Amino acid sequence: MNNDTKMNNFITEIIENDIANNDNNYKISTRFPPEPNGFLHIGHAKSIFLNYGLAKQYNGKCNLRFDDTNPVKENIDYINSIISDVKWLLGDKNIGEILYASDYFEQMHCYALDLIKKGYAYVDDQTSEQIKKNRGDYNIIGTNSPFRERTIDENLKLFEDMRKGLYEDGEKVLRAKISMSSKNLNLRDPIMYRILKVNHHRTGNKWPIYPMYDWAHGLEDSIEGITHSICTLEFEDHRPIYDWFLEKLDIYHPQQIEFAKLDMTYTIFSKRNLLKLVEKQLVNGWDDPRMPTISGLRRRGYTPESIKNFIMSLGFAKSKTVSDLNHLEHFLRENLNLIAYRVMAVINPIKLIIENYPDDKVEYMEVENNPEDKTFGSRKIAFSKELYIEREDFSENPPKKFFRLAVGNEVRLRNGYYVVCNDFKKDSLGNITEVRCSYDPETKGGWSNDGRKVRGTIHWVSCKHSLNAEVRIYDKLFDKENPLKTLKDDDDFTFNISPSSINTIEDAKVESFLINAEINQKFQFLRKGYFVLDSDSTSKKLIFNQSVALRSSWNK
RNA sequence: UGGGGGAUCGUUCAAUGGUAGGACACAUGGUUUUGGUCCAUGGGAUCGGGGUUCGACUCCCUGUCCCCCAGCCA
Repeated sequence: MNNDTKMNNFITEIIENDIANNDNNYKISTRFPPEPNGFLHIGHAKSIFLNYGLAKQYNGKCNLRFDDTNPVKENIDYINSIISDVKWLLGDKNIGEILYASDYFEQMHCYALDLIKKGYAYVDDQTSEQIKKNRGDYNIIGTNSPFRERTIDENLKLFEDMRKGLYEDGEKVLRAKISMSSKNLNLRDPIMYRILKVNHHRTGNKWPIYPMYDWAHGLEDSIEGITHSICTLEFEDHRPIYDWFLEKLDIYHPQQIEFAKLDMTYTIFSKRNLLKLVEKQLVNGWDDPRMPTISGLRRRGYTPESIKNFIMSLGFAKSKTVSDLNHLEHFLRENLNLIAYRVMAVINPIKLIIENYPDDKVEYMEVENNPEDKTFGSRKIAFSKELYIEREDFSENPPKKFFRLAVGNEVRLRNGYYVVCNDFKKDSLGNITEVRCSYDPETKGGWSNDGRKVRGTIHWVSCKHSLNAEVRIYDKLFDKENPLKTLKDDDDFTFNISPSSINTIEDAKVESFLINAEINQKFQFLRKGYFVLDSDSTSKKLIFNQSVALRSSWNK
């Protein structure tokens, strides 16, 4: 990864303070704690680069910890995808220890026993409806559960019976005894354990009870010796619980710090909704190149560097923000500009015939692979009488400042020759089928020393020497800046999917050099955009995804 | 009508009582064998009202707006 610029934000301020107020052995420790219930998206990348970045900046460590406390929604496939995504973003060696909350279930259970013994937790027999009702709301304080004053011995016995599997789902819960009249609803005797007789992807059938997030998270942090437990803003209301458990247990107490998560225009981030897109097959899986998932972005042609640079440019703060999609695309272009081979590809071809070029002649023109970096070297490309050019590079009635081909206009065929357009042909429907030109033999390579001014330069491929390719052009998945806004019910957002979010062109023509392209290799199709060879490609069929179009100051 | 947070160029992040600055976006010009890249220039903001101060984005008072919270999800 490229040079790391130092972060400077409200969190680094806290950390630097802590370092200053501790002894020389003090090392910070952070963690990235995903729940394995879906694929990672670019919002998670913000958390990843923050937590791992902080650890690196202050010489501490960062763990990847799976918060796998709800087996109903979690599975091993998600774990594997998350590990591979984090590795891709950070590099294999930089992901730290891989840990699982489920490894601490025994320890957590001991802590629960301890809390019961201290009189701070009780087993509640109320139904979930009763618990909900008795919790009250913003304006009405809660009422105590009739089971709140059970004796410690009774609670111990009941809780052990819960653990033994003597009760069915929903029959009992273990709750913390905090206060049913707290203004913070989270503190109204939060549930610590619920009965869930389901198989866990790591602990199997060992546990019929599973800890709730609020109970588990602080314990996980404490057990791992996390110094700074960074989470998103919606957990601010939960910090008092986090602190309460750790204080009552009297164990190592990390500090929770909240920051604003990433939000972006024209897309959605909630895993629930992303899952819906996948399940309804509105996209082609979690790694559909239109998805904001890490795997989707990877397939789209994004690089880890571009994502990191984007995230870092945003910074970290507490104010809720929505980032602009083209901010992300800027960093992709910036990175790809440096690393992508320039090649010629005609996405929407029409024939160009050079009338005065010998019928069977073929010349091999020298072409630079990347003008930004001479070490990329050069290659040869075949030039002949019949070429394909981009349909939009010819105009029957050229608008003002149209520098491309039109009858009487001279343009440069890049790395080829100067050509003047003589004529064109149309079919019965009025579509242009063929453009006819003459070339100037003195302009080989696309240059003449006579000072002639040629404003337009267009790309081309030789008909005989080009390859067919499928090209997938993507646009925003949704055509609304905020696809979830002003919806009446939860399902409606899928109606906002943009019909033009994918446009597949079956018969693009690309230069033969691309026969050796590798899956995931990045290219710039000259004058068009950045493209990546898709994993659907076979030796018989090349398939390219457009990662992002080139910027253009030419607006028709 | 409770509790918890947040308001700075169009967007995002700085400035921690001392010239409101950067990046993206936008506009204009230059370079260019990509209408790309690169370079230069420009417009553009402290939520409102009071107060403290030589001096306020920053401190105080007051008002307004936005976000989150009533899962046996995380």
